Amino acid sequence: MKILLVEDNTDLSETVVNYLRQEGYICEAAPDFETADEKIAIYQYDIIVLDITLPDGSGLELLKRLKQNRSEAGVLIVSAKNALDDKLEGLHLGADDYLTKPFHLAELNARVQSLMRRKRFNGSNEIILHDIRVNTTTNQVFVKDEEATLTRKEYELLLYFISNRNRILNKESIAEHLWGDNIDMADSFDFIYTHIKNLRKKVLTKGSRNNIKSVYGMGYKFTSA
Amino acid sequence: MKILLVEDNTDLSETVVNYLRQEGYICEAAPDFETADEKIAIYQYDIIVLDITLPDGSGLELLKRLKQNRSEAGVLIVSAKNALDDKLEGLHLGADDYLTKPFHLAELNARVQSLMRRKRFNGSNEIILHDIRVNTTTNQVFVKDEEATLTRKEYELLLYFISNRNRILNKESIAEHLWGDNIDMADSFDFIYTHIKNLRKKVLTKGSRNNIKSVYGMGYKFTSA
DNA sequence: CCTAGGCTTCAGGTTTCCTTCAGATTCAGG
DNA sequence: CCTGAATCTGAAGGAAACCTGAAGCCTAGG
Repeated sequence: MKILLVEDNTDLSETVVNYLRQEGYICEAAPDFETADEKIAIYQYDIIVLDITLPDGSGLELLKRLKQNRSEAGVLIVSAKNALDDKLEGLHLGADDYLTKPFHLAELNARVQSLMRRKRFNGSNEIILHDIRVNTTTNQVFVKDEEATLTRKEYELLLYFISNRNRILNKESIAEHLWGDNIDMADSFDFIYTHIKNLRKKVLTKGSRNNIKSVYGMGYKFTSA
Repeated sequence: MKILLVEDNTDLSETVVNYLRQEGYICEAAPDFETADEKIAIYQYDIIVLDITLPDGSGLELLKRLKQNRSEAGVLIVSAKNALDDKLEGLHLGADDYLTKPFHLAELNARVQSLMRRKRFNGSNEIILHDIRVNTTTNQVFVKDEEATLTRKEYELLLYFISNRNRILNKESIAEHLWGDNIDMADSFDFIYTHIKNLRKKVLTKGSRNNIKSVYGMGYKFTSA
């Protein structure tokens, strides 16, 4: 689950990013409008937390653009307490939820979670693919009704595969999605081999209709048929 | 046992909060409708003590919303002596008990206790999970029919685990539930290690079906099977 | 003022996970 | 069939999370 936080106050930004990472999300921050724009153009986020009182131009502009480009990301806008107009306009422009400053981190988390559910998996918190069942609230994974204990990276990887099933994912995009922007694209991504291996061992059973195929020179493809 | 007091008179509010904390509850206050709403959205309370004569909109609105959202919290409404209409409407809307102002703190305590019994554990004041038995009236805990003397934090922790069994609770949410909103999220929560350790030592016996598992990087999970 | 108990901090040791790496295996193209 | 590149695998090092006992601090009750 990948989140972009757009916030100019660096102190606050750092706190929130740390908190969200602690909660198991992959989280990045953009201090201004321009940076946010660039990042969104390049990367794929599940949720964008957007402070609409940015210094370099209204955040509402960014929101409008997002919706015009039919971005699939959920948008949670944040603003000062009494900016009711912003709230109304934001929701009208297609924001998915609204939060007033100051807010508790736990509240942010609650909203992010509910947004995840609504956006990503049609409101359900359970994904069932034949003999694999994932509960996205408790982070539990069951294989043939037996619980599989995945590590954090394995769990993120599985979720990334599931939401991109039948699509070929190359190592670069996997690395980018699981490790965010603190990864050097010049690196080799050999460690992905290991994660794939471990994930396969844990969630793929003999004779299952689910599979993680390797496509030589291209990447991996999760299929469920 | 966590209580939210919704009351605009700050003097009264402070008195009651102090009293309830004295009695061993984890208690927070909300001075108005909006704050209460936010807190309820974030945190999980066992009981909400609700003054229905709030300045910013009727408390009955809040009550109605609570019941619509199938909140599990018990609701104890408070209002001026002769507002009989409020009483009737309140109970009709699903409040669990009613108290007239002014009231004695001891009376409030009695109602809260009886509400605890009725709401939280299906009317029983005893929770039995194999070899662990908790009496929520006397705050006694028995392990294999021998009384275990828990400290306040340990007791609250156990109750929090019991009412969220099979769910992963991370350190942040535990801290928030046990220490309320006067905790800094930037802190490390190392002291939780100690409380977990002590609780395990006191309530988990060898070969018991109850367990407090640690989930690396995620939190803790109480299981009873 | 003194004491006891509970809460928190701290240092060290242990466990778990992530990453690296070397050797083995598979693959595509010639 | 040969060759180099990509992928797989198990093992091992290092980092982060977790556990533990002991020591300090703080508060309530005497």
